[in-house]
Amino acid sequence: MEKTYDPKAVEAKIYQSWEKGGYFTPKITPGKKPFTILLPLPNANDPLHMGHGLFVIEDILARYRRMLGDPTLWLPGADHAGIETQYVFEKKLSREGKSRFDFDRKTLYQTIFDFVEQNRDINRQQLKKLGFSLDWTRYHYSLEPEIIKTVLHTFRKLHQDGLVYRGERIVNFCTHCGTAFSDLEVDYVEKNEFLYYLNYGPISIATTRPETIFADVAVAVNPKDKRYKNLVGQKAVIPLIDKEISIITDGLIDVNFGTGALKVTPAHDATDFEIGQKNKLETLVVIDKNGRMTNLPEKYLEMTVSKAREETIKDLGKEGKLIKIEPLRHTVGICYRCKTTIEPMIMPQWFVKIKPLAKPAIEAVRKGQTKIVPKKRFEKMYFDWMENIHDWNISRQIVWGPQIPIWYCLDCNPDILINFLDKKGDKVSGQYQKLKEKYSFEEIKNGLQSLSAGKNPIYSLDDKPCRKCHGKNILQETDTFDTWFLSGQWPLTTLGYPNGNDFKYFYPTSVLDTLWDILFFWVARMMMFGFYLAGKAPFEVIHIHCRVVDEKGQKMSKSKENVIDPMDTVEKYGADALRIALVFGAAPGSDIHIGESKLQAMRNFTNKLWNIGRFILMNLELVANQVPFYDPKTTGLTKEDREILKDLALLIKKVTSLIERYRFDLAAENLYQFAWHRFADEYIEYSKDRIKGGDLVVLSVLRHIYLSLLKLLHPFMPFITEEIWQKFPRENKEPLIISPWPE
RNA sequence: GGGCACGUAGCUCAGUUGGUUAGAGCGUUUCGUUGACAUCGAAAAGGUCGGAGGUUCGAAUCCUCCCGGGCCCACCA
Repeated sequence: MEKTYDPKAVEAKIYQSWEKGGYFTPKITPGKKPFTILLPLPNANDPLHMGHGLFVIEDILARYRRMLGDPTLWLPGADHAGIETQYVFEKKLSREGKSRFDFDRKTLYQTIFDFVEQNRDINRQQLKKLGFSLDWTRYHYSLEPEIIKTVLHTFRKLHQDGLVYRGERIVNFCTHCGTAFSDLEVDYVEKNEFLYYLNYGPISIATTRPETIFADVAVAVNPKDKRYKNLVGQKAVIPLIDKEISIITDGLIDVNFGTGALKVTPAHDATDFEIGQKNKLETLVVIDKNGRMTNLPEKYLEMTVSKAREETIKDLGKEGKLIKIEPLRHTVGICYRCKTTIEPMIMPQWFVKIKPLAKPAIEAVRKGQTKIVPKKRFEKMYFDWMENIHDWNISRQIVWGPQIPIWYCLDCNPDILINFLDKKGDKVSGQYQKLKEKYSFEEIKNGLQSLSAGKNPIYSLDDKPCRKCHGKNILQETDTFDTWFLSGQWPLTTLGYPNGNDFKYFYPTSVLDTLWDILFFWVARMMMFGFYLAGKAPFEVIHIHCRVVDEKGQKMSKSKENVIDPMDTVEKYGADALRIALVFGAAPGSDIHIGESKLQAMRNFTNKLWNIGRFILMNLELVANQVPFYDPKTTGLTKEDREILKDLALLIKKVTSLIERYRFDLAAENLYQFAWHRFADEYIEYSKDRIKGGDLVVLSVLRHIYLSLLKLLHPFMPFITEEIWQKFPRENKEPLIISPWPE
């Protein structure tokens, strides 16, 4: 053995030998309960970051259960990641001086597809470098035809059950990304803005958005507000356009904010929308999908929102309608992806009625059929969210993803808005009834970019000729599914729901391990789909792991320049050192700090382990391997021998129970302590004299303890333990990965 | 605005149902060690367990209040 451990000489070779041996692929054994984990699918297009390193927790579980003899499946995959990927791709386009509007949707989709294909193998190779014992024969990609087929089937089933509807509601719209988002995809930041007090005739209002006054349809006050009692039912006047609107009451109004009177703009604010719905107010739209002003006095037409605000204020001032301006610190919704301020907008979209789906998913956790670990903090988060869940907007106005399987007959829906590139490649927009005078259906279809149907369109769930008019001018909805609509069905689609053998054997899976940040996005949705489609929760345990931060406790981010690339770390210290660094000291639910000093310490531990092996092996060879294998009945044991054997038995018990309880941090710490300080510092030092005296019993104990230790450490540090294991003369000739867990 | 955890050695954190001198890693200091390992060993320094009060034979651990930063949720215009 070399004097120091060299991971580079070992890791690739060992991984290949595992793959070749087929150890990652479980044998379906009827009657024997399998152990199954689904890898939280990384984005197909992205290389791994340090957070993905925490998949090591899943690998520890998988390797442990495999050694216990369970048919163990850890299933890998990759996600097309709709918005994320399209965003990255558009940035690339813009560097090339192009934009998504230069392509028809078919071409754009195919180009993104090819782009992702080029990168899809990268993170697969990286997962292998980290030593993850994933069953690559069952690798899945979210855009595989079989997966999409199941997803579309789910949509139809939801539709049939009355759980999908087209709703015109206020949605979170990003004018930069050009798409609506679900509530979860909106981030909030505090901003210093201004509160403008405006004269609305008999009443004054306060607003942060004077540019939307043209879309006001009422002024609302709290019914309990005595100041305005006499004014309710009377008319207020919108300045600049002198339009009369009613003064109404609503309990949502805060008496203490501003003047206690709110201008109601249902089309551009969520609260106002709600008030509008209750009071059956009309909705006036003054901001379009590009973030430009529309439907208002000509002067402001086509202005950006911020420009319009500036101008409106100037004009209000001139007319003497601006009473005062106060600075205001408040929270503003921004696009989680590009940070553009979210515009609440009225838009018809496809929604899933979620309450009926949430109900069994709540019950399952409440009854303990699915356990969340650590329970205390995250169960509450789960309940809070699930019990207050809002209908799920699944429409995304992007191309990267499967289109929603809805088809519109253009002749029956002549008001459909269409964007397309004509034969010459010029962009054309308009309602179909106008477009059809100039362009053939074929030309529109070939150059189609997007369409948007109205609130109550006539539609069909297939592309057959129109049932009503028998016309063949049919176009599919261009909205695509929210990515989580697909990944939410991952436990079903990857296992071959409803009839696949894998599904029958491996569903429900055992553990789902993830960071809390996608608990709602992903885990909650999988729970709901699991019940809806399979009638059973998709997992028995949801394990929430901690977040990786840098040495100082800061979140790793490019802008802070504190990102540590897991692959650089593997290169420098070896995969085993990184793996154990990611669990050592990582308390449940808290952050895990990763930095050079910790990685070095863990690298030192791998080397220590190596040298313990080297010492024992050298001494075994000195006596020409004449050492008998340890046996509980071995005679001639000293007091020290019996003590260390007792401590080993204790360690085995402890580590086993800690793994079962998801306390990998404590398991690692115990192993570290035992190996380095109890075994190496004390027992090995003690053994030296006996070895010199030709004592074979002590060598037999040394080897026994060490081989047991290798087994216990294998889930954490698979490469080095496997490598040393195979160098040792031993009774069990199998590779370590499938050796039985010590008892 | 509502909620959830947290505050233990210079730094990062353990401390399971309250029970003998409160632990680990890294860092610091001293000493040692040329045949497993300098990516080593031995030892030491360093904590009135955020603060105050309470329950108890006994509190880092349970209760109340205060201080400090963290996170999640929410329609404050």
